[in-house]
Amino acid sequence: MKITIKEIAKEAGVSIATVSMILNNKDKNITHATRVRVLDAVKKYNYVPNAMAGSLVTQKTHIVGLILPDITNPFFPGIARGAEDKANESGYSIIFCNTDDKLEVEEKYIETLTKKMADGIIIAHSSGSEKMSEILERCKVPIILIDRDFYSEKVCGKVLVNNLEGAYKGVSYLINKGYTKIAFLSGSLKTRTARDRLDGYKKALSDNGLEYDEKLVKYGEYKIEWGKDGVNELLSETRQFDSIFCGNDLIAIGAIKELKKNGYSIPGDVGVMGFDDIYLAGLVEPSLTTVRQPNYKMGYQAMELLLETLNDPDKKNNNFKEMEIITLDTEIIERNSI
Amino acid sequence: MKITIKEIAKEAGVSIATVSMILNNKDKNITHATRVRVLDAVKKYNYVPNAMAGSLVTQKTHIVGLILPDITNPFFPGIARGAEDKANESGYSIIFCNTDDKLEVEEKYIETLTKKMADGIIIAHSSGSEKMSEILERCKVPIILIDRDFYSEKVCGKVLVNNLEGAYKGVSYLINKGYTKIAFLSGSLKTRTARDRLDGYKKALSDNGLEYDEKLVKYGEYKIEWGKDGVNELLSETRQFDSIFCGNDLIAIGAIKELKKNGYSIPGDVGVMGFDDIYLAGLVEPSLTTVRQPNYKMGYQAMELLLETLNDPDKKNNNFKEMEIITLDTEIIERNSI
DNA sequence: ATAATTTAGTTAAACGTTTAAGTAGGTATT
DNA sequence: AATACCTACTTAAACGTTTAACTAAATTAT
Repeated sequence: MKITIKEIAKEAGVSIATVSMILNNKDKNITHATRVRVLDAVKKYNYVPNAMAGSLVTQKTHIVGLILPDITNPFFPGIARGAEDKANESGYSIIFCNTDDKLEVEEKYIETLTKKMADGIIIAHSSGSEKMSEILERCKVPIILIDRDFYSEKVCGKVLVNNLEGAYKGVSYLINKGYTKIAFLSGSLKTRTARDRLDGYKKALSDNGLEYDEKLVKYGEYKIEWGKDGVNELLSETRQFDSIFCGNDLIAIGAIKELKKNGYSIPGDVGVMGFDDIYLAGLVEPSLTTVRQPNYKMGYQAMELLLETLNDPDKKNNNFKEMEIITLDTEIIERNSI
Repeated sequence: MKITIKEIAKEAGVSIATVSMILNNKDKNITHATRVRVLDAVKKYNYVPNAMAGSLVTQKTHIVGLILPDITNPFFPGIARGAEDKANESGYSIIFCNTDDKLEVEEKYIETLTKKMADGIIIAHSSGSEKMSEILERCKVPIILIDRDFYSEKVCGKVLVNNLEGAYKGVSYLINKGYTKIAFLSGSLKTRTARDRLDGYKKALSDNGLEYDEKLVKYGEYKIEWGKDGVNELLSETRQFDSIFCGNDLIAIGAIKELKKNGYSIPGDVGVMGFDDIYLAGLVEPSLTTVRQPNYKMGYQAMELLLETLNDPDKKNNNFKEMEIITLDTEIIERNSI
């Protein structure tokens, strides 16, 4: 037989209200004897309260959604882990979702999470389309944006990385090391991160008196394959370069592979710099000098921000006037590709 | 105002039962006109049913727990993704949990999942201790074991990898390539996987007329550091070896790094073989020949098995007499470290 | 001694669904 | 013409909690 609060109440000879109060630490006015009787009954029957039933009345599930493009992409496990750790510390659980950066999947997940009454959502969304705006607007629970920025009144917080400054630092580092012909294998300009990093790249060049040469900048996907293809594009053109700043580590790894294949030594002939500092970065040959994003911290802080919002009574009524934006700084990790 | 099924019923001029039936496709006996009225009301108010409330009566949340040691370990994201994909296809959501292989954390998560009324649980558990047995026994929902075996009556299914055969295949491959002095950097014998792989290693040797030399076998952790340390142990002893079979890819990567550091060329001087085929394996230098575990498939099939159990009326009453065990085969991935 | 307050509970409504059982009118069957 | 069976719904109970409002007894204050 399934045992509920009723059985416990009967066993202990009290009302279910008393049991509920004791189990929720609202038991100032309960005698020690009663408490012991109830707790004994709980143990005897190995009773575990049904949180869903409680949620129905409290309107809180202590479940939050975490929507990411793909946990299989080495960039995301750190974020997931950070978010999960914080959630767990605070008694929350995470429902996690992979979207493959597809808008319709994001939409579906947000609806599912709404149905299942998630208390809030953290999302690394795909795009800044009009549709995205609508979807966010329609969502009834607090939303935190992570990693990818997007303007929306509805959003109640953001945890971002200072991509412009990261790229600026990275390229400045290259310049300090004496490189002057710095190519850039960027991700797609459709992404905000790529645009910001491009701006950082340009700014670093101009602040250091170097000229921006659009022939040295190529756009592709944040993947190893693009690193290879990008290098080939660069090599097939006449333009000289002594180093490559890459949109992320995967591109950098692909670039290194292809450069080596073509007989170039790294960093001897060409310096290569990555972005992200994924787990791989320290293990490839040569190990990758890169701009680290504080992955774990990003996840952790996003969850922290969400939980603050959930527990702040002022914000209860979707009254998110003062959206909080946390911008985390990057850090240069010096290894052997420069 | 929060809108519920009542508002929809009122708007459409029907009872809430009718709305519920229409929304759950139990609407054989509903006229087209009524259906349209209801659906219009749903759209007008942008109504999303509260799944928790439904769960209370159906006793199904369509939520399952996925308990893994650490999503940050490159071995696990594939499993998580496979499980999530299958769950998503079938209208289920995953709550995911990282245990760092700590028994007390596993216990806590299982309780949380029970409270939140997960319909079932998939777990890659830490150990085969007595305590684990108790914990599983106490858990009221179907449990699937993944990756790590453990005997328990309570468990209703397992998805495992044939580690013995995997190691056998791997070592046989080495032998076929002409290696005869094959060292083994194993994981800890506390883990079942390590014991199985050791058995496979021994069997491959004896089946091929090679002698088992315990001096060539070293035990450590499934980590890069152990790969380095293990190589140093091997080198510091007089015993000769022409190749190393490694307990997993991380060990292999560490081993390769350390061998190169000591001036050995791979695979020229020493062949190195891994186990797992994590994402990294194809990217290190030289790329790693390894025994692939079908990660994604493991997660996918574990979820498949769980959902079958959940939807099989015979198994409803915890009547899991015929536990299903799926053993997946490994596959040699030929790269350049052999 | 009486009133006011505190203590230690209980009662009952509420949360938002699903679903078994009921019903009224219409159609088909004998 | 009476009976059975559909059709298209409605009614009301149930799921397992939480919590506001109530109460009876004990204690304290006046």
